[in-house]
Amino acid sequence: MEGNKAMLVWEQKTLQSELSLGMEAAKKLRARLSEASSPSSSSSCPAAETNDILMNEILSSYEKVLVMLNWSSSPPVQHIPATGDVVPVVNSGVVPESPASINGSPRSEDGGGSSESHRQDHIFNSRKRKMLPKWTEKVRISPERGLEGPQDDVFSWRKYGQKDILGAKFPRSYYRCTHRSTQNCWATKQVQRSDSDPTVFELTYRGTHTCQQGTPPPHHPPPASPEKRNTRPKPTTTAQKPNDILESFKTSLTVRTEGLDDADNVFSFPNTPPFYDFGTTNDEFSSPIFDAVDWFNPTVEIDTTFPTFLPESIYY
DNA sequence: ACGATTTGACCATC
DNA sequence: GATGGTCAAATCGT
Repeated sequence: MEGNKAMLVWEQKTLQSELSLGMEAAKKLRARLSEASSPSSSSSCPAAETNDILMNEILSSYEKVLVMLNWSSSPPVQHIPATGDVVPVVNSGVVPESPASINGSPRSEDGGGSSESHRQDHIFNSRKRKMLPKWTEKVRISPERGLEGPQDDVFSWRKYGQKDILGAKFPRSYYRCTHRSTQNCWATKQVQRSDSDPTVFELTYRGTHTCQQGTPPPHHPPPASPEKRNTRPKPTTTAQKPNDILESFKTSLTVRTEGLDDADNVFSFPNTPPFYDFGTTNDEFSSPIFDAVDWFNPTVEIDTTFPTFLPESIYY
């Protein structure tokens, strides 16, 4: 393990220095371009504008990759690409090939195709995936404050597995981006409830979103109505267990969001409110984890500022 | 019918 | 061989 770690650190350093060089070169190029275009040009020179746009995109990409490289060694908060930027591929600095190029073409995992080739894809991808940037967040459930911790996950996640982990009281849940097949987005997420403190959930992200929802519009229009807010990235699980509490979540989320009208906070609340089954019967027979993990579905993360609606019973 | 979740099985890694 | 991560068929919910 240590060897791998050292190797990763080395790779990261190398990548960082290479990217820094590239970024410097791009900056110089931008300076030269602006020099070349400014004397004779009027403000409406389309070529110069295009150059500038391109340069900004290049620089922006470099910056993002560098930021992502830092993620893999330290636990940052989930970072949404800078507003206004178009980021078609964000993993190029970490993975030898971007997710998009791993497969060559987007392919529905559930689609046909020989299982053999599929297996090969799987093996290939799993190797590459291990090199994706990875970081962890911890989130605490607090009876007074709802959820605490970094919570700006606005993405739609789809659960693809759950596993009992050795030495852990609670199973680990595995999620991937809902848009994996449609947009070739390879972001994944693991949710592990803490052993020592059941009110704490450890969220491990791997890879960054390359899907559209990863590049939310700089300003999205205020919701027409609270209920309509649900329409953006299609929530994966919202429809699973609608109930009154869920609805009250939606409403409160909206109210909250309206108060945070800047681009950074607008997405603080996922469209998918938490669902939990305490309303159902036989809860007393549920395992200690009962639906806590489900309840803490990543599609569902709540902002720290979220008012408390969570009844005591779901905390344990 | 369609999409999401569940869960046993498979595979890679250690 | 044990473990973690993922797949995919079955199932569920809308």
